[in-house]
Amino acid sequence: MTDRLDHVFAALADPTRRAILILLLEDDMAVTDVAEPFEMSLAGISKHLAILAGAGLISQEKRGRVKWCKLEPEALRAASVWMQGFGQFDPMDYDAFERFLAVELSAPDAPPPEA
Amino acid sequence: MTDRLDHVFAALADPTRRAILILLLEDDMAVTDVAEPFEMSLAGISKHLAILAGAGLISQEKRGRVKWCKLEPEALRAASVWMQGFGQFDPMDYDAFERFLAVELSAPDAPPPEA
DNA sequence: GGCATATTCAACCATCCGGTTGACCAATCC
DNA sequence: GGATTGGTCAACCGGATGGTTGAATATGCC
Repeated sequence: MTDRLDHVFAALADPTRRAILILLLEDDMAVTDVAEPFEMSLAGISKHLAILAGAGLISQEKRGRVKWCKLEPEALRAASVWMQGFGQFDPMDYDAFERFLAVELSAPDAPPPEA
Repeated sequence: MTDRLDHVFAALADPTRRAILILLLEDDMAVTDVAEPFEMSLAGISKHLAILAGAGLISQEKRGRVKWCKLEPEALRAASVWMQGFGQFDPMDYDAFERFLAVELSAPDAPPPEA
């Protein structure tokens, strides 16, 4: 259990991986398509995806020669619950999330999907 | 901004540091007292505390020769908001948090305060 | 002043991490 | 069958991490 938290938080600690999760918010994607907006080798992205999958944050299914990546938001549940125990802030601040997403999407390490 | 998230998530990725945060939920503590329940050198704990402080998750104030550590739950806000964007689960599941805390407190890497 | 307590610093070590490149395997197309 | 495309594996590199020990720096007590 704490192991799972270790992996989830460690996976989230990297901006590239968070950017990948944001990409996958929009739709399921093939590995190559996930890699496209990043200035990084395919192998590098492949590693990041393996880490995300190891944390349960995404699932990967191979159909034909294409491996599809799918967001698994439920994996964030335990971590989110853990964190919320420490704060008395509003349980769901959509406004703050929108603002944050806007920044994240325009940040250099989180290029927009069609960059 | 993404930097801050990097640091918060990275800080949370270590079970010792999460255990420290749980200790500090109860009360402010001196460095030596934080270290007491862990089977780790004082210097090791001191390093962990520096990382937590660097992420803004705790603050440290020196009064006399003791340095008091205080939980700063607000630092989790941005991270929590980030995470909640990915899940549609209940915004605040106190029940799940209680259950989780019970496990965390009895886990070998998170010895209870009076162990 | 002199000793004990609280905490950090500095050096060191083993391991992990993020990234690269080049070879490799698997599926598809013609 | 042969070339192309999708993706991973293996080896390597530099730098960060998590931990240790031993010395150093305060501060407080008598």
